[in-house]
Order: sequence, then structure tokens, then C-alpha cells
Amino acid sequence: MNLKELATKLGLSPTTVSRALNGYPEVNEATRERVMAAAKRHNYRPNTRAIRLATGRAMAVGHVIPLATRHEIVNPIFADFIAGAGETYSRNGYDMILSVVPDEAEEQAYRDLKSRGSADGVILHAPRLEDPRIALLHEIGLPFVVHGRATGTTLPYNWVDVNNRRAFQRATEFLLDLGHTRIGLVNGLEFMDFAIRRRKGYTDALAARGIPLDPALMASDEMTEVSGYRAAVAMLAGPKPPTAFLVASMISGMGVRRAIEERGLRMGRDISVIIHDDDLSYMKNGGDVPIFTATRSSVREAGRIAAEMLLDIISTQPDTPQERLLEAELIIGQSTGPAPSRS
Amino acid sequence: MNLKELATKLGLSPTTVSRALNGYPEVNEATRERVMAAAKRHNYRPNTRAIRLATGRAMAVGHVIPLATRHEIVNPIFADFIAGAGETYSRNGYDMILSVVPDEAEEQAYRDLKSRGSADGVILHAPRLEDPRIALLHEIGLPFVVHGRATGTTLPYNWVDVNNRRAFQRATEFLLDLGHTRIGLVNGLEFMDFAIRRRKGYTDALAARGIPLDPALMASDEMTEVSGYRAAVAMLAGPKPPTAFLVASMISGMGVRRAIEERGLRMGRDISVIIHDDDLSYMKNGGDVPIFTATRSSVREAGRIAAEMLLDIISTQPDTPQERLLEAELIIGQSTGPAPSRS
DNA sequence: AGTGCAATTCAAATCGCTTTGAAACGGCTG
DNA sequence: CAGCCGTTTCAAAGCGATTTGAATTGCACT
Repeated sequence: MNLKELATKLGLSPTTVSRALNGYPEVNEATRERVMAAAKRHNYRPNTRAIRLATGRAMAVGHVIPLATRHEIVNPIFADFIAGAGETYSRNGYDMILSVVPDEAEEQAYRDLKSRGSADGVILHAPRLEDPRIALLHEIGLPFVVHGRATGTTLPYNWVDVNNRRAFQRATEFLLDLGHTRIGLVNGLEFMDFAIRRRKGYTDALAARGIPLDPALMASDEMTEVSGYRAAVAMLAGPKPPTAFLVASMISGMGVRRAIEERGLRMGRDISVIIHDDDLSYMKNGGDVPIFTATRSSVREAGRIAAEMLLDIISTQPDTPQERLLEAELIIGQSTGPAPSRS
Repeated sequence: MNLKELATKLGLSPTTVSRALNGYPEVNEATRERVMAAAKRHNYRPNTRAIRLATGRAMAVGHVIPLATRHEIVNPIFADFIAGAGETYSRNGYDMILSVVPDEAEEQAYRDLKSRGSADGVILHAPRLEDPRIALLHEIGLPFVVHGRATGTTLPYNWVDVNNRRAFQRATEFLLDLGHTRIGLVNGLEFMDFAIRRRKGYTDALAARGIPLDPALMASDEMTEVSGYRAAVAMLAGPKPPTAFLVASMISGMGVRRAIEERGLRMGRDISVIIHDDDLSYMKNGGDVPIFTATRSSVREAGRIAAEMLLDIISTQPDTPQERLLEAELIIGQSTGPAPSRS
């Protein structure tokens, strides 16, 4: 059932039917209702392909996922972000198109999205320091919103980000207040923007209290269970082991906990741990009482917000960059306690 | 730069240019090369929207993700599966379109995909017992491949699945061979097909050795860290605690390990654990020596295979259902050992 | 009755490609 | 040299919507 058929059945021209369905004002209310009813009765759905060609809009948003085989880019965060963004797209009649491409084909993927006209905008994931993709997207002329920020970039861009610096600063201060002075940082890869900011929050807090940094207490790696474990094992085996850890993710946190318990220590009593909790739907930080004390910020919510921002940008084309900084909560769980008194 | 412009520039008709680019035989080789060169030089990319309208194909595959807020459906498995499938799509010039919809809108989502013509086929995720979506897709007439199987369905359908029954049967036998007779099953939700099959593998193996089933040793819940933890805590606190666990996922396995260690026991020495490992890219089961003994099967690989199957079905429309059963490996890690001798 | 205007409706062009059916061109054959 | 055929090329008709510009209608007002 297409527009022409429907029009014939109604004894109207396609023009009028199209207008009636799309809510144009120049159509008689009685006619509109007749059309609406007929459309519903015959279960008419306009053909997306035709709409797209006629309007020149793709009614779709692209997400390009570089397939770094060696890294965790196809990461757990991503699934939840997508879920949040997807909700927004569905509600607004947009499609989400995902391009999974080899690392080196990422640039071409963006260009194709634009030149073949399959997306009206994109969300940029996992920004790095001075991320070149921002300049690329500017050049291509494809509207975009960055999930995160890219330190060192001079071009303006739209973004939605968590206040990572502040979150880790507060977490560090919280540990300091509990008497911990040797705090191990188990960070993500420090070419990622969020990791850079978290580190800054951590070092700022220590500096403010006049505590010198100890390189032996600062690790940076992928956020997997195993690397969390390794980092913690190494720090705990050092000459001056930490009494607390600040960890970049729930998953690395589990590795850290394994290292702690394997050493016969008890998390929350002997060693405190604070993680960053992205509030993933399948990776809840405990039930009533959280397992880990954590800085928490919902990635899914960020997805919703970023998607809304992008759709808004696509339709209204504002000329100032849109920015949205989300604050993380600091939630208290069972993994923190006062520093053990010196013996 | 569109087809018409390019044709004018070349002094040819759009017809010929189109044919030259699409490899039709009825065009002079010399002309074809001239066209190809010009296309590259002017960086011509055919407009996808126009191609789609003209050919009536969407050149896209849909994945519908019901947004069950209460469950872990947007699960970690999903991200990796998508990554695998996405690779295949990109390579073949297909788009992947993701629809994230509220649970109750799932049926409508499939119908829309078909009637608005935005996908040529779909992948069906997380099939359940007697899954009604299979009949739905048949009715709609949208080609599909199921990731998994749906026990109790009589209609034919295409699928790619892991031999879950066999995997858990082998794992159980392995534990039995080590002398364990009280084996706790920490399963996924048992309305999911894979969980049903895994349970069958477990019970079959026990039955074959004449070991009676103990309901107290069989749990079924979402595969989260917390529910793994709870199930294990409950079993370990029982009057006749298990000496081994068979666990549905890496994540629940971490919860089980937490329960074990919290009790002052050591995994691999006091209690053995086997998990099912989906070989997720961000959730590796250790490095050189796996942490967990596991039945392993790559979800990403399954994604690739399912996508290939679907594209093949779309283009060749075979009239017999396509089926592919993948075997899981049993890999030995540090989490299993002989059953402790009775005391 | 004639004019002007607002409210409706419609025919036709358009989006950028594919594809059908026909035309143009040469070369070969009888 | 006419006729036939294979090779190349082209004009034009879709695909199914939107949108422009024009036509129709009814009504109020002179």
C-alpha cells in the first residue's frame, strides 16, 4: 500500500494525502480525518526510502566503531550508551546506523556516511587527546556530538561529558579524609581524554594537601579485569604499598579486589577501593548497599542526552557549540573505610 | 557530484555510466575504464538513498533490541555479537540498523522495518522457549537468522548457535572426573533457550553417572555479578555445600568467586569453578593461563557467521533452512582441581 | 453581476539512481 | 549491396514520496 494507491482509494491527489498525513495546515480538517482513518485502516506506512530521497534527509544517525582488534574499544560502555541513544532515536523516528570498521578505515567511513548520504549526523565515541576526527568531521561538514571531550582541540565542537576531573578529585579527597595518604591510581589508557581528566583530578587533590606523587602508585592500562589485577598486584608488592585504590571502572575494580583478597587482605577493612561506576545495566554495583564506593554516572543517560542534542542540532543548526557537563555522584559502599593505623 | 553530472562531463548517458560502474557486461571496456577513472577523480559516490529507492532493496540489516529495563538484555554479549556482524556488513556494503525499543513495541518494530522498507532482513537475538517472534517474522515475510535456537518452535527457521548442551555436559563430566559429585549450577534465566540447553547438558551428565539432582544446587537468574554471588553464597551456606560450580558467564563467575573467597576458601583448591566464556573482547579470561576453566565460544565469531548467513539468504533465498552449530572448546584454567577428599 | 481573497485541492516536477526497450553503428555474410 | 547480427549507447520510464505553482471553489463585499 503506497501513497498513490491510498490517494486513488480516497479519490484524492497524492499531494493532499501527503499533506494531510504530515500535518500541513492547508488541508480541510474533515479531509484530514478521512485520510488519517483510511491510512490506519489500510495500515499505510510511508516508504522510508522514498521519503529519504525526496527530502534529502537520511533520518538516521551514524555511530562509527573502529574495530581495534587489540583494544577494548568495542567496550561495555558502548552497549549502554547505544541503548540510551537508541531510545531517543526511536522516539523521534530516526534510525541508528552502526558502522563497524577496521581502524584504518575510520576516516573513510565518515566520508562515506556523508557523501552517500546515509546519515544526518554522527556521535563521536571515545575521544582522545587532540583527536583528529574532530577536524575531519568539520571538514566533511557532518554535524556531530562528541561523547566526552578532546583536550587540546581548538576547533569548537558539541559535547556531552561527565565531569571526570571533579569526580576523581572528590573521590581522592574522600580517601584523604579517611586518612589514606598512599592511594593507588588504576587508570584507563592515558591517551583517552577521560583518563587524562581523571588523573588530573587525582593529582590535583593530592597536590592540594601537599602529598607528593609517587609514580609507583599510578598505573594506566586498558580497563579489563586482568589489567586491574596486575596493576594492584604490582602496587601491593612494592616497598610502600597503598592503603587505598582509585580505579577507573567496575571491571578493573574486580581485578583489584581479586589482587587484594589473594593477598589475604580484606577490601573495605584493610584496603579501601573507589571505582568509577558507569551504572551499566548488566553490571550493577550491588543491590541495596553498593559493593564498591563509587563515583557514579549513568552512561545510558549520557547516550540519551547526546542523542537529543544531536537531533536538536540537526534540526535547528545552532551556531554556537552545545555543551553539557554531567556531574557524577559519589556513592558510599562497602569498599571504603578509615586507613589502618600505623603499626 | 551525482550520476547525471558525471555523465555530462563524460559526454555519456547516465545509463552507460551506471552500467560501467556496476560492472554490466554490455559496456565497452575502454569506456568503462574512462568512466571508472572519472568517477575516482571526481570522488563520485552514488547516493544510497537513490539506489535504495530504485532497487527496492534497503541494503541494511536490522537488529531489534527490546529495552527491558528490568533485565540485562542490553547485555555484554550483544556488543561483541554486533561487532562481529558489523564487520561482515561493512565488507558487503550493508548498513546495520539498530532499533532500541520498549519491550511492548518490539512487534511493531519488526513490522515497521518491513513495511517502511528499511531493512532486508533481521537477526533475532536472545530466543526464548517457544519464541513467538519466529512466527511473527514468518508472517511478516522478513528474512531472518536466529542467534540461538528456540526450543518448542515447529516452524522452520535459520539459526546459528553454540552447542550449549554439549558444552555443559562436557564441563560437568570434567568435574565428575575430578571427583566432584556435588556441583552447583549457577545458570542464566531458564526461559532463555541457551539456559535450558545448558541445564540439560548438566542434568544429562549427572544422570549418566547415576547422581541424583539436588534442587538446592540449581540456581537460575540474570547473569550479573551480584546474582552469581548470591546464588553461590546460598549454596555454600547450605547443609551439604557443593565442591564445584558450573557458571553461566564470566560475570556471574566473578560473583561466585567473591562468595568463595569471602568464605575464606580458595577457588581452584577448595572449590572448583567452570564458567562459560563468550570470549568477549573487553572481558578476557586471563592471559597466558586462563583464570577460569571454561567452555569457550566466541560470540563475535558467531556474529560474523550469522551475518554472513543472513546476507546469503537475502541474496539467494534458499528454500531449506540454514543451520550452523558451533562447538565450544573446553579450556583448562586455574579454577579447577580435584575434589577435596572427604574428612 | 463582478471582483477579490482565503481555503482547498491538484498536476507536475523533483530527488538520483536503475532498468527496459529501442536506436545507432559496424562488420560479416550471401 | 541489402540484410542480419552483435556490440554499444541512449532516451525515457520507473521507484514512492515531497513540494512548487497553479487551478478550483465558495463566500463576502462592492
